[in-house]
Amino acid sequence: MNIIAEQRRAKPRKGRKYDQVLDGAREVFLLSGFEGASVDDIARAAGVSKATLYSYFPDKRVMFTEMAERECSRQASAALQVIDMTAPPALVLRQTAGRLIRIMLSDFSQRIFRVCVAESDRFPELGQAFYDSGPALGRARIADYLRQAKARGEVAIEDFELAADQFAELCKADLWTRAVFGIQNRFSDEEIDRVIDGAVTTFLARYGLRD
Amino acid sequence: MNIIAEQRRAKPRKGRKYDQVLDGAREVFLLSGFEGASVDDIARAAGVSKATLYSYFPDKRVMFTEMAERECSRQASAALQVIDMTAPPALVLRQTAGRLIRIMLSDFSQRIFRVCVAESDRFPELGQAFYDSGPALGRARIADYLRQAKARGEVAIEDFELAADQFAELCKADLWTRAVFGIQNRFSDEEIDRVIDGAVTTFLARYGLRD
DNA sequence: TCCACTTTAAACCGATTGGTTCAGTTTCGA
DNA sequence: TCGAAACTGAACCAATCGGTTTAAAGTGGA
Repeated sequence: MNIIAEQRRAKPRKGRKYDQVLDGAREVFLLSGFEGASVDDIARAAGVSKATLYSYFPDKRVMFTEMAERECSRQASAALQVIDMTAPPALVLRQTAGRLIRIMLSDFSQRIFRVCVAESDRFPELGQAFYDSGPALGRARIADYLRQAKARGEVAIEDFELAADQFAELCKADLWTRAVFGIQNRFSDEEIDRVIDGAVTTFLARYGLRD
Repeated sequence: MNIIAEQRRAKPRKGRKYDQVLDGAREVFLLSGFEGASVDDIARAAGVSKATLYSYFPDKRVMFTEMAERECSRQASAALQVIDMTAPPALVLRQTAGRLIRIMLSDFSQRIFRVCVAESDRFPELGQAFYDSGPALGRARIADYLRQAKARGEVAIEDFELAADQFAELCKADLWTRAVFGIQNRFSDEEIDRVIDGAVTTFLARYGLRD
């Protein structure tokens, strides 16, 4: 009974091809942007007729926003990897830097970033959604850890939000810029390790305890 | 004679309204992106007939690239503000951070960044052009200063390029992200000073000499 | 098996697009 | 002042766009 009710509530969202359509929309929108994507292309990519597509969505705009919001919340839950709140900073920071960089440089993140940035004045809510589900969420998580680390006397920080932002920025150092402009999209472990080492060392030079 | 010859060489680029057209193109392209901009809009914004416009440019694409390249080199020469190579790091870094942040947050930089990012796979050369005239140029200049500062024994740095990138990233800390997503576009002096202080302090904690 | 519902392909719509053409006006150097 | 070159405005083109319609073909639960 619960199960049945749940299923009924889970996809009363009209027909069965709803997700299928959104998948096609994601493919085309992330590849070509909002204006660049044609509805016919989306229908083709989704393996669905245009009529079906328009039975789910009133127009192209809400199709786009719905897809973007889904991808943002996906991104959020993908970044939901837990930080070991009890481990020492040197270890946690290194681990977090690696994850952060891998996410930042991923094809998916790059594409959704581009679309959000490009379309953020045509769709004002979009920039906010991406910011909340990406940078803001990451910062909150890192700041949380830093607070606990300070409580244990492992770091000396006053402005936790700033510190968290600084760490995230340090992780980008050139890698992200090169990727986002399409200058480079494959990075060796050495290149990445160089940035991770630099980020962790610099961060701890400022906030770590003198030994 | 020299003058005449120079003028003839300076704008043999067909008619007199060349720059006028590029100005209009910039206005519309930076506002609406490549696909979003219509050639009629550009002609209207430039105060020029569509026929004239197409006498200068074979099509919309080269119009876009030509405009983008001009704006990139403009950006480069705008950032050409000199660093006082002899001043102490604490002062130079603070000054540079202020300039960097002001440039990064300017409406113009934001717009051209958005366009370059959005269009960087439709126009592969574009990402490179922006990167060269912006981030790469800034890094080179900062790295140059850091090298001289090290020669004077004022800093302890091994990887100058990484250090320069780190400094630039530290200056972004949240401000830039919020701006680029349209979440905030006006920043108080206090908000900016907080980031500048943080960037300089963190950078010098790592690379400054222990006193 | 039947029936209500969903999906389909394709034709179709008006609007807009990038781009062309052309007859007429403006501009400007010599 | 004259004439070539630059510029104009508007009409025009084929193509594509977002979106609608329709008649027929699946689909699945009772």
